[in-house]
Amino acid sequence: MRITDVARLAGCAPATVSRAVNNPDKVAPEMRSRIQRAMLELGYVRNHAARALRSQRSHMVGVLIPTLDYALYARLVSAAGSQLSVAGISTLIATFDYDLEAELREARLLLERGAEALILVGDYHRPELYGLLHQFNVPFVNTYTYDPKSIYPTAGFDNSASAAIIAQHLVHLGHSNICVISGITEDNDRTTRRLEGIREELARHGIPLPASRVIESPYSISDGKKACALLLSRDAPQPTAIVCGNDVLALGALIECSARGLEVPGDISVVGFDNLEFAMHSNPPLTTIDVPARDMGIAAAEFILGKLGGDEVAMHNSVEVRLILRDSSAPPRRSSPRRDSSRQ
Amino acid sequence: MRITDVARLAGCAPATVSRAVNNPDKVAPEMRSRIQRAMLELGYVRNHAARALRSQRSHMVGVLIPTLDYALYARLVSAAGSQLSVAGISTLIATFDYDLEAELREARLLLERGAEALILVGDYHRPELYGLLHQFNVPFVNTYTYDPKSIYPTAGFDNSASAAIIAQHLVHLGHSNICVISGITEDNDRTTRRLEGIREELARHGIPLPASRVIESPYSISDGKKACALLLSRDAPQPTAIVCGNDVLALGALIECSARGLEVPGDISVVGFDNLEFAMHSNPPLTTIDVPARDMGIAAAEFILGKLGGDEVAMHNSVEVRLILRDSSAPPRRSSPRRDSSRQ
DNA sequence: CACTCTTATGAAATCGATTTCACATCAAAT
DNA sequence: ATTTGATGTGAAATCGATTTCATAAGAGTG
Repeated sequence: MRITDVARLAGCAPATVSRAVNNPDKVAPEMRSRIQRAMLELGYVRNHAARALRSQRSHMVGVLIPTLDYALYARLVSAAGSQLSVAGISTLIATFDYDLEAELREARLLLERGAEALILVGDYHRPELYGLLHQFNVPFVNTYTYDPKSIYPTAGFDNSASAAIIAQHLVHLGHSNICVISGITEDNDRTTRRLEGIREELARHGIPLPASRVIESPYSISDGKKACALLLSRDAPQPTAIVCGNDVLALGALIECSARGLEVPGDISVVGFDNLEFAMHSNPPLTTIDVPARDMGIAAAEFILGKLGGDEVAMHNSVEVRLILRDSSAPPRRSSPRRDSSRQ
Repeated sequence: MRITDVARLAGCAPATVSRAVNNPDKVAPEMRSRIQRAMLELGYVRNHAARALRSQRSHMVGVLIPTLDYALYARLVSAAGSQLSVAGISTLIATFDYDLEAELREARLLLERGAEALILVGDYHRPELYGLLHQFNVPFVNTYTYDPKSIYPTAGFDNSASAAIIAQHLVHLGHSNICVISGITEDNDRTTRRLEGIREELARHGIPLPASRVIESPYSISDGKKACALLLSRDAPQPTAIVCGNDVLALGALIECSARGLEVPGDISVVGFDNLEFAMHSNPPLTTIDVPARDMGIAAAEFILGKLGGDEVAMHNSVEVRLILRDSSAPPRRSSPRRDSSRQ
């Protein structure tokens, strides 16, 4: 079932069928409907490979994410995909499980498959990846980060500043004995910057954050529990607040606290990051930072579409993160010393 | 950077380069390494469109799921994708938001893009979709369902039987005053069959399930709460057990019960379906059915790979679902009447 | 040693839609 | 009435890798 079959049935040249499909207004209405009828009758479906080969446009965009098992990444992908799809662009998804070497390999495959653009997560990538992108002259955007000073386009938010907001919230409540459960920071700019943002904000208020107060943990409720348990069994005054790198870890911490008979926020405050669905339903509801993953996906898609369309588009797009105040954070029970110099 | 450039540099014909890439053992070792060097030096990346056009193999498989926003679908996709990727096959993902017309449209696009096979969810599809699949002679598999009697391949589990298991569990505990919070059943064989399974199992024990005892609800914690509230404020004896179509709804129900001062499982039992991560951490931990989404993804991928490889493969593959007993289910507080005939 | 068979390679055809260029027609403008 | 321009269509070249077919060289056999 080729285009020539349609042309024969419609009594015209293949070129005209092609035009009828891709530039309908370049074809006389009568001929157009004749062609449409022929296509319908034959059940014609165009061959994308041939189209891509000749026109040098694949109409496919690659999305390269660490994992689909993380709700916000899935949501970002989903939003970007819908947005691209209305422009007739399909989405090729590849995951690399936080392994930057794998990311590079997958990127190469995506480009080989003809991805016209790439949507990435974060700005930590192998230099070779940036090289490839340059060599292929393929537009791309780093999502989940926003940095107007970066030479690479970004669509997201400032992880450091956002984490600082929630740290500041705790400091303003009067906390100074603060611990952190961070996501794994290796090869991950999001977790790295969040931790930095917390550290800097605390430092700004004269509160040091030695390594002994930070635990890096994989991403699961159980791991959050474990990390929290570790923190609470340190040989040091019990923290009055725990900052978690994401809501899943925070939920784990909440559960661990409750298991130990600690009241949140009475005995200890716990805050998260992401504002996942359960955050408003946890016990107590979680103070957190809302991350609009859907908006990021849309922003990324719009940027890519603009670039592909040859439009003038802003290099950097930010989405709004908001501090969501709920009941898991409160002032420390009794005015604790402004500084905790029991260590270091 | 075309194959002819590589050929020129390596001092051979394009055909030989092609062979070196696709059938290395058909090329003399010395020539092979010469070609490899040339490819590296030029940074050659093969053009997939040309390859697909000539060889009539796209090395792409389409995955058509309702949404990525549902953890188990995302996991299924992810597992299938990894499995396919080791066979050099890329994954094209399309979502249709539970709209079967949209599913049909997306399927057409996927086929146009050259998908060599399709992984679907459930067995409710537009007849035209089955027609397309037949017309294109494209292998496919219905996941999330298992039905050895189906003429279409399946990879999953029997939703009806699985739901019956958990209903039976409640009956065996002594419940007879049972209500159901189901997912939306329209156009959805999974939710439909689960509800059927529950209804049949109850009927087997002489317990009717009139419409007044069933609420269909969208998929969110808040919706689960609302549905539960509705059920509990019915003008009828309060149910001693609520069967939920999935864990998210069950979590909502748990929260609503607790908000109303009802003790679970003392006053009322609540059971879910899916065994999502939080199920073991909820308060109380949730009795549910474990759904091995990853296994389904792998099974689907293996089936497709087998089909594409021309192997003889089993039409139907089942994955094991298990009843996970936790603390959200228990015998009703006081022996309630074996039958509740207050209505219908 | 002649002959068959295998192996390595090259030349050229091919996949199917798009696109360039040319041409014909007809309307509008001078 | 002639020219200009716009519009609709067709013929043929093209995108880049694969694959078929042919051929040459070398290995094995009687």
